[in-house]
Amino acid sequence: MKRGYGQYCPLALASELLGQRWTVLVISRVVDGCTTFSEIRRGLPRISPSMLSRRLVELEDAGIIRRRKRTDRSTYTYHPTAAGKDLEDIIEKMAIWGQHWARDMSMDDLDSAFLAWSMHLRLNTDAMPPGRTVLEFDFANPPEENERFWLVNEDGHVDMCLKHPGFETDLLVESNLRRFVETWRGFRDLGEELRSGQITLTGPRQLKRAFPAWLLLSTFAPYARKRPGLERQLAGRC
Amino acid sequence: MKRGYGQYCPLALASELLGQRWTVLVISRVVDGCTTFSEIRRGLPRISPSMLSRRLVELEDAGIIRRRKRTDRSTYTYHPTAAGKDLEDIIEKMAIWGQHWARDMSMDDLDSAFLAWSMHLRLNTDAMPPGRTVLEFDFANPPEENERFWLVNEDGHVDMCLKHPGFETDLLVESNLRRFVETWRGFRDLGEELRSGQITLTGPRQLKRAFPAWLLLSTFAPYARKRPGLERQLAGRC
DNA sequence: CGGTATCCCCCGCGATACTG
DNA sequence: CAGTATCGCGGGGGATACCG
Repeated sequence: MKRGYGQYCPLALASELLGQRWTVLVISRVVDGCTTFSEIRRGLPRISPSMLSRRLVELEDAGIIRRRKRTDRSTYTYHPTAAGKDLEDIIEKMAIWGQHWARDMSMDDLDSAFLAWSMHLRLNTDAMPPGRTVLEFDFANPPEENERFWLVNEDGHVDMCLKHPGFETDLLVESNLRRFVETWRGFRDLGEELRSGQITLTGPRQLKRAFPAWLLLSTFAPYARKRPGLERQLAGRC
Repeated sequence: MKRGYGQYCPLALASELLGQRWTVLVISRVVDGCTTFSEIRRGLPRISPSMLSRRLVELEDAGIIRRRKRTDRSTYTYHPTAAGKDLEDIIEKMAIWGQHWARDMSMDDLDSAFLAWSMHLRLNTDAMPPGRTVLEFDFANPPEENERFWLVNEDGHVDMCLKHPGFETDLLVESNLRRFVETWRGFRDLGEELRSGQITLTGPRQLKRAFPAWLLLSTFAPYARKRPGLERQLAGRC
């Protein structure tokens, strides 16, 4: 009775599981193809290892994921079961709902590690030069200090680095963090931001020119905001 | 940072709200047409009034419901906003997922007050005699004592009574509570249960004969269980 | 009856340390 | 690095009383 609702109602039984903190986010990562502990963790920068561990156990018990022993080490990979895959559609719809209607972002939601993770999955490497390209991002987030990270494309494989990758930067991107996230989420127009100097690029002219085509933006950027408020106005303008 | 996830990710922003205890259940009731505090509460027998009150405030702040002052008294009615209605589909899918995959029912989930509430909404009054019909349900739920309630159909309007309604019972239904709930949820076949005497009827022959047509069963009964386990086997048999 | 305020307990969660 | 155990705290949530 602690966690449950004292109802046999299928919605209550589902909520009992999906309502736990972090649970849907963990499922989302696994369903989206993260298979290792670290991979999942990278997609959820603020989860603690103990929390992730607990949730993975619960989700396995609930039949939503399956853990497979790796052959090499004494470690696992995680995979969605049929029950887990059946949640994919629900989770996507929840995210779309969030894009449409959820509260505006607070300062604390502007996590650059998460932005780095998002972007490294949504870089249009086909449009990028062959070989290695190193993008450096430098975001002002007052009153905090600046946040930097690097995305390294190497022939179609993108690595994210929160520390200097040891390669020379090819293109430097600078912006206010909030402003950039608003752009990433589809609330502002990238071209407009570049033209007005809210986002600045430093590097060879041809990379600067090509850059807008590299950013695929958030998966949910196409869904226009419906909630009244600042971001609504922005969405209206674009 | 307390409730949030420190991510601007729309799924995280949505989860922050929908992941709170009781929240989706409250939304579900409002979206399904409960408009008053008591009505919502009747559909969530174990919620405390303070919890319901808090959630209603939160949901209003989040723009998911709107409260309207009633003209007569100093009290409100609750209605879903556009944002709330946009959750209807998600919630229904969650419930279907629950029917397919959620854990088996425990003793504690067998709340007869909730069963009464479910049934009073799903009685096929068109198939019932005109005028008043009083159904009495008497459920054994060992080792607890028996649970009784009454459903009173009065020309198409069904009232649920957890105490004796003051009318004579027209048809008495007796069963083991778990068994009946399994039937209600679609895991067992009603005709089979009646034939085998697991559910017994007492009353005029013609009411007994008509009874199976009165029960519309749970909205989710048509969705066959996919989860391995007891109920899966039952579902397979039907 | 409809709804809120208060209180307090308990356990969910996060930090941290630890182990293979 | 991959994952688990421990521990202490904070606040979410339930009971209850209360007010209109």
